[in-house]
Amino acid sequence: MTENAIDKTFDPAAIEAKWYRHWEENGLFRPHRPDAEPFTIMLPPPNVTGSLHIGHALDHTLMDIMTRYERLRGKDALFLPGMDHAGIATQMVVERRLEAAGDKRANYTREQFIDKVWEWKAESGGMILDQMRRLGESVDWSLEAFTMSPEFNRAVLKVFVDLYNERLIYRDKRLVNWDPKLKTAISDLEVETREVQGSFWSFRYPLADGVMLADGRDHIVVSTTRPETMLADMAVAVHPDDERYASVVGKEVILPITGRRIKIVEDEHADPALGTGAVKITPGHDFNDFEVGKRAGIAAGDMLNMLDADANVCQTSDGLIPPAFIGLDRFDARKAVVEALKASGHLVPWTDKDGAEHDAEPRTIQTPYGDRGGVVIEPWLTDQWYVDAETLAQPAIEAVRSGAIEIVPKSWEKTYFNWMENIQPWCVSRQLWWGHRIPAWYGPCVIGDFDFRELLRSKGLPDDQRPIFVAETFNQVLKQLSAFYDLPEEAFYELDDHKEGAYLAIQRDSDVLDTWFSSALWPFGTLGWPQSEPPQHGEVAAGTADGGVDGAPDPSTSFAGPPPRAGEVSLLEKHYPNDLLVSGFDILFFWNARMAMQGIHFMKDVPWRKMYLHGLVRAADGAKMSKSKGNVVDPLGLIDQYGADALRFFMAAMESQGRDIKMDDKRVEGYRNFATNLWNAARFAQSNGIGASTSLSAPEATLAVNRWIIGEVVETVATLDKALADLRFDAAANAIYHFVWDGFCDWYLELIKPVLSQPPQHREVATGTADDGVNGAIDPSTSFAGPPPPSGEDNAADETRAVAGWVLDQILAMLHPFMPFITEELWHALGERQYDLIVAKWPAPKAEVDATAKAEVEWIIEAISAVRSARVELGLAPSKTLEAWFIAENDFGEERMSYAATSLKWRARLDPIWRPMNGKFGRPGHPPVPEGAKISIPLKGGTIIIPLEGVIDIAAEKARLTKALEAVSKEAASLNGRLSNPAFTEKAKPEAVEKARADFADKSAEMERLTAALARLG
RNA sequence: GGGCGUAUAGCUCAGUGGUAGAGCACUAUGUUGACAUCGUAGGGGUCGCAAGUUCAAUCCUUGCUACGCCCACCA
Repeated sequence: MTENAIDKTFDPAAIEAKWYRHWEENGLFRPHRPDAEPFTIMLPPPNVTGSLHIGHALDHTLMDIMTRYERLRGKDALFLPGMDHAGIATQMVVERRLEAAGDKRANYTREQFIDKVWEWKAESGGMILDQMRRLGESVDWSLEAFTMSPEFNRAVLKVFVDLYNERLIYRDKRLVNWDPKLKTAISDLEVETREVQGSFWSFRYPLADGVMLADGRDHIVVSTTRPETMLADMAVAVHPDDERYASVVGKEVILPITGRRIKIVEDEHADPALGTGAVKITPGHDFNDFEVGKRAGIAAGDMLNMLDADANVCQTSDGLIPPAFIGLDRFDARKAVVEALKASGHLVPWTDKDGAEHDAEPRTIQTPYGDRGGVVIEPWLTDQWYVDAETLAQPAIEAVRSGAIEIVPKSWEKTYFNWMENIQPWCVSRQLWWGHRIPAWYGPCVIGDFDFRELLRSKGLPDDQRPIFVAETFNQVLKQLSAFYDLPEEAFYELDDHKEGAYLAIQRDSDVLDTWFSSALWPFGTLGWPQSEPPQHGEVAAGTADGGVDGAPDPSTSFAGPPPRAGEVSLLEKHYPNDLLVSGFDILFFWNARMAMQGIHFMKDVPWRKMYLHGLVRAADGAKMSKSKGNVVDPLGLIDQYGADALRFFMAAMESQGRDIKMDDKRVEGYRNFATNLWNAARFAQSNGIGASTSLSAPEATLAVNRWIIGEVVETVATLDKALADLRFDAAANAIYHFVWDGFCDWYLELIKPVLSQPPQHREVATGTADDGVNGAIDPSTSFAGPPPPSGEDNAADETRAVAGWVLDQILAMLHPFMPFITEELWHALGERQYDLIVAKWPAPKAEVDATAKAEVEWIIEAISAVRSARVELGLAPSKTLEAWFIAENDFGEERMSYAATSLKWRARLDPIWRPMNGKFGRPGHPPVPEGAKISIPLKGGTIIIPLEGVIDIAAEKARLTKALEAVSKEAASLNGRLSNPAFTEKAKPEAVEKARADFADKSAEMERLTAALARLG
């Protein structure tokens, strides 16, 4: 045996760091298994700014459980880690650091600032990766990826260029969600709607040219929650069927303040039932109005814009805004406009129900806010890059419909379809510095001594428009330029990088891409794509590229990376598609859906076979955790307190599908206790000569208790396999938990103690000493160990040690995915091993459940429980050993009787069981059950009788039996009722009827036993 | 307005068309051979409400109520 004695107390901190280092240093997170079936999970890249929070602890644990499980099952399991550059979030962090130092971004050039971000990343970024080690995540660190790495950047550029050439990315002028604080466009998904208390104002817009409404009024009343936008109003819309305004359609009103004449147009958008039925239209500052404006024939380029990037009022192109308003903040402008209209008599007051007049009606307004900047979003007219998400979404929808991607839980499918089917163009350009710079260049912008307009005219292009050139590198752009303008490449230079002798400045787009645009490539960008792109692909970009106005793209858009070595399958080929994606549902649209779109488009296959969505981890009171609420639970604190294994087990046990998890420290503590219990069980095993098993398959066993526990292992493995296949982490955790605690610790170890207490080879002596009861001689064959083994040699204890050691090994393996640290520690403590548990083998018992042994042991468990229960209810001292008789109804067999005898003696303090000499199984020399008061404990197949000459309260025993009888009678009556109902016996499934009959027979027998017991009391 | 989810023991949650389960909490009890971070026994639920389907409903259907989330929209 090992000299590595297990410490008396289990201290998680003492073993965790040690084993993590051991695994990592020995490359055990991804052992070389070139021929093994792959299993792949990508870690959703956490923000480089981030630290490990409780939500990470959840989904990282789930992923690591699956990875460790599949590794144990022999697969080439890859769990790939990495980080996301998190454009906006990271830039904000770095800017905040500058500000804290009295500095600001504007003091630096773009390049300098980006260098600062990289510096910051090197210094404090990646903290989360070390925290992941604390949780025990078995990721392949050698493949750690970063969405801003040069390799990843190449993937991003290629995707952009290819999509552009396929016309799936385009530049467009339209309204975007503009964040005036961050001064960048954001996508629809990054806008969150908040309810805000606001006001609803009404204004008179005078009709021009003396036109009147049907009712004789000379003005139209419009209402708005955003009065300031009236400075850029371009129309008033009324419903085509609205007769109130039919006479003025096509006429004009004169806007107060600016005096702009604007048209009254017909549009379905105007709802006659709302307000006055007339709507002011500001196409440059409202999404609905934009559409109305376009329908009214106003081109995007002609729409008036009255706000600058900071959302301060600026002059419109027609110059009609009075100087007093220019430069006002949008909210100040709102007040100023209301004041001005009120002063000029154009404000229509609102009358409340008490008849009092107010400037405006108070209203709750759904207001869009930027999820990062936290300020009100401004719809703003700009040029941005858009992805044709609708086209990309179609195959991604189909993939889920066809089952190529399975969404778990299934209930999320509808949400996925609903979003995908209504998907809008995705704005991917961001006016930031930190991110993947868009690989687009605009035609010559500096004339110098050369009139580039001549060139444009010669190409038949409008000379006020700069053509766009898109390619992965500037060198490729140079080729495009040269061909397009029919000039040597030397004629051009990039604006930021003046070149001697060149005279045409080409400017690169200054925007970067949405972070999610790059993280959408995670399932393949991390595996070496595009360098190791599968050969059948790569034709698409060049094949469909047709240049157009933007110039011919370079056909060789893919980089020539090193091909995989001969005979070796590339990482990409082996690990794409990934097997499983695990993420919170909160990023289903942001990330998962876009991975599906990009993965299918570029790899011609789904990014993963299964998408598992889990819920949120909430605070104990059910509230969402947030820094502002101060109710954030730090997973590292929980690890410090209870150990990583306990936290992991908690996460698994709480993860049932489709529900959020509420934090519960007591439960984490409970799993720490569970680990302690296992620790102590192993310690017990060790001190009893139980150690490492030598075989993967179950040892040969003859004793019922051993055959039973082997069967329990078989069942537990099956339950675990099923649960993990279904991604039911709670079911898996509960199965192993109950097997270890109830099955193994509470029953098996207790039941084998009598066997282990007998020194091997000295059975006769042992039997003699065990027989210390008042009754003297006990038949040797009644000992627990059962019949003599075939060889006649006593090996009951040896067999039991072998089985116990084997079961313990199976437990360690089954529990390892959930509790990697303690299991690895015990694995080594229990014996010399050829390999570490992390790369050991998942249980393969090669055994079956022995129904006979199972029934036997379960009967004993039931008997022990019944005796204990009776003893407690009757207030008998637990330590007092009682003598008892067992009246059997059937032939139990010698073996089984002796089995039960020892077990009851050890576990229920019942010593020993005598059988009545008048019964079928009686034996000469055994005295009859004494007269007088007795406790009767009915069991299936017989009754245990404990004589207690005046020791117990007969009334109490009577009450106990009566209560039991009542309970059984009730059940029997219910069964009988069902059985006597012809409808049941005729229509119910035969199995159900069969079972009801059997149950009824059981209950009836039990009733008889109880009745007899009561009679015995007199 | 559309969609989704949840309602089961004091708490947090599993679960099944055929007599309702776990963990914690609670009560009683125990220093016996790994473990008091433990053992043993126990109390506690008309499974949100109503109707329907069925021989049988906590489970299936419909409606209702309450709570939560997502999407869209409210000039």
